[in-house]
Amino acid sequence: MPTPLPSSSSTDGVSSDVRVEVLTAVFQVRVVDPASAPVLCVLLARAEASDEWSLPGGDVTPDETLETSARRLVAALDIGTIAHLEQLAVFSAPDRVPDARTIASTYLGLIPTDESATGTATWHPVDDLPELAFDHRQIVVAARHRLAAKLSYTNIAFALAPARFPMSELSEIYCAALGYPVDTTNLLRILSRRAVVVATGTVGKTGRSGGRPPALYQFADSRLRVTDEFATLRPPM
Amino acid sequence: MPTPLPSSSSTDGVSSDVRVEVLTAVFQVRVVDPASAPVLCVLLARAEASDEWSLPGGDVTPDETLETSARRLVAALDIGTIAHLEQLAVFSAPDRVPDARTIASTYLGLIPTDESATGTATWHPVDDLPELAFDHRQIVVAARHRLAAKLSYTNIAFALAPARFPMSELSEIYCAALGYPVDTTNLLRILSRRAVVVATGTVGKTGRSGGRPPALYQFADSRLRVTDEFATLRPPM
DNA sequence: TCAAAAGTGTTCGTAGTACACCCATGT
DNA sequence: ACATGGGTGTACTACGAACACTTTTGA
Repeated sequence: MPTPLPSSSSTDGVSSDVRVEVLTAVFQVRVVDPASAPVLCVLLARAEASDEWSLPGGDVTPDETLETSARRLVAALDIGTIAHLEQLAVFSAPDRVPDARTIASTYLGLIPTDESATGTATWHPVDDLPELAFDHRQIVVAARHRLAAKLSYTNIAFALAPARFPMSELSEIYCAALGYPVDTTNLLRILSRRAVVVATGTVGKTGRSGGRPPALYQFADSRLRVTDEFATLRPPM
Repeated sequence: MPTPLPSSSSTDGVSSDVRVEVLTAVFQVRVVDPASAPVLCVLLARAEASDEWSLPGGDVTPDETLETSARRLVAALDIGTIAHLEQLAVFSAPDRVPDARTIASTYLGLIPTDESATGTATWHPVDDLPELAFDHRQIVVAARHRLAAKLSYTNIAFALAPARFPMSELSEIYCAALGYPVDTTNLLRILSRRAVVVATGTVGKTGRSGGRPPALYQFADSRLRVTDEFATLRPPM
């Protein structure tokens, strides 16, 4: 067996004729039916000359990071500011795209509810997706899981919520993203203890059918922070 | 602005002349100094004609997944069976490798303590690393963090521990991987409650200087399982 | 004054930490 | 028997879930 070389040999026999694409699952909590609660939606574009939907994405340019590339490609769709973007996973099955060997580096992107620009692409409720191209459905599923998981131990919801909000609204956002009801009361306690949200001191307008006007809150940070690092096995003292 | 195309356009202007490499941070808990506790080590290879160390890795072949590639490249080093391998992250800074644009898809690999084959590469304690090539140190750091995090909410330690072990030994493994002491008593309780480890019914030999012979345990699964899914915001009922 | 929505407080269960104490073995 | 390590039991604490009750508004 020849000496197993580390990676630094820059030009060995197997030159990479692979294509690297960037795909982003962009989520936003949106009011689809005004009569019912808002739902988690994902941004989809229609592939050219095809009736299938696919995730927004494209190729990397030589001078940019994959993340920069993802931002650029989503920004081109004119759907507002991405408040949070993170790597999801790489999908590399040899036959995932029939034409040519294509490796997809995927991202999870989040857009706050108060960003309302709707550009080229359209929003689809994640629980009612159309046929998706290639393995894109699988990518959306992975992104949902990642989002749900991080909601419980990070402040990631800052990227879904508007700048200021009553707790009931935040509760609806959590509910939409998690897929099950969330107790508003306890949510406030948990997020307060962790200093994830803080009161602004202002109050909002009372709703359509009366009721006490809600206190408005805001997220303490606008960058991802792990708020519950050690579920167990904490370091001593 | 031209129509923002989704990814499926297989041959547009920006063809990818990027190289895709796979790099794996392989960890094993090893006894370096027989007089003291075992430590977490990472597998490093010496780059050809260089005095720098680098992570094992290489190029993808057209017919394999990135993960398959990672397994193949590590297997070539003859250091035993990888009990767990997972995606870590993609490193894509344009200048991370000076020569040519190289995107690194990185993996975290774990090898149990009872695998003792030492092939071409050598083990280095993670707290005492030599100079590493390119951004490889950063990759090792990311891998350590991932391992430490997953130790607290998954059964990932199955891939570090031998087939059967006394709890004191498992405790040392956790300690080495986490970097701080772990109470053996409580570790057993936690892992038992979560059904991560189970008693084998057998007992081991007593140590060098007397003492009660320890009960031997084993991991219930040999695949990654999330054991503490909802730290908080559990679904109702 | 009544309904609706927001906010407060209380109880309960459970999981994890710390630590004292008991058990089994070799010398 | 005694030192050495392994194992069991027992507070104590903290966090989160569930839910009742109070407060503030509009109609």
